[in-house]
Amino acid sequence: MDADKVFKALGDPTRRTLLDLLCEKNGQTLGELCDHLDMTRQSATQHIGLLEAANLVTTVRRGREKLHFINPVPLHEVYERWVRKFERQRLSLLHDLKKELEGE
Amino acid sequence: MDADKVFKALGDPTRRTLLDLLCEKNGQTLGELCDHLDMTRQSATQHIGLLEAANLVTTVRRGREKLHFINPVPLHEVYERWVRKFERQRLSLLHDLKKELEGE
DNA sequence: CCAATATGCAGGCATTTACCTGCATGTCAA
DNA sequence: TTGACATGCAGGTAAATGCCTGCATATTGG
Repeated sequence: MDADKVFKALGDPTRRTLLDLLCEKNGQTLGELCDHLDMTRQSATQHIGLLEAANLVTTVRRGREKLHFINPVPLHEVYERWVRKFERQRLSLLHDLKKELEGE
Repeated sequence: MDADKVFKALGDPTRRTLLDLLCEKNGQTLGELCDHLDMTRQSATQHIGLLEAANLVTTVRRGREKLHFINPVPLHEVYERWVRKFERQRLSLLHDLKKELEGE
């Protein structure tokens, strides 16, 4: 997994909206997705390109259409690497801060 | 939670490194953190500013020092909102794609 | 007090990003 | 076949980002 690509891809509201749209209805065409976005098709294409580069979305061509599918695997890897790590120490981390605020 | 600030904050390798550094040793000063980064103190300060804005890091002043603490809560909220949602549908999402690749 | 230390603030610059317009290509259906 | 439809590709611009230098402020220890 390229963590940087995944995080950068997630760091834009339009691209997160695209993932939400695909979560509601997987396999949508480019045109369908654009109908829900307030920008030109070309701009949306660029966003999707980043999602593909991050491997968060996979596309399949069907005739003149391009179908889009979510790939949940990178998100899971982000969770394993970034969320669980801090989650595991959640209480102790807050404990450190509390102690400091109390003056040692 | 401001999802956009959190994702934008996570979308930079320097800032993820900072979180890792704080996970190894919570409550470090600005100077300590800078020792591990290949950039000026001023640049690091800007990165930390974004982490604070995203509420991923909390700071406490102690004399002339500034101590930094991780706040794991936003990360957990990211997980709840963005990872679990897709995780829950993981199998069915892949199923959709498989069906499409097989030609319906 | 005063020099060393730790951090804050302002501005400048190069790169990246996000958006656009204009045009090209490929596919379907009558 | 041909017009309508779905998408691809190539720039161009304004704003955001990341990094820097230079200087200001505040705290501590001798």
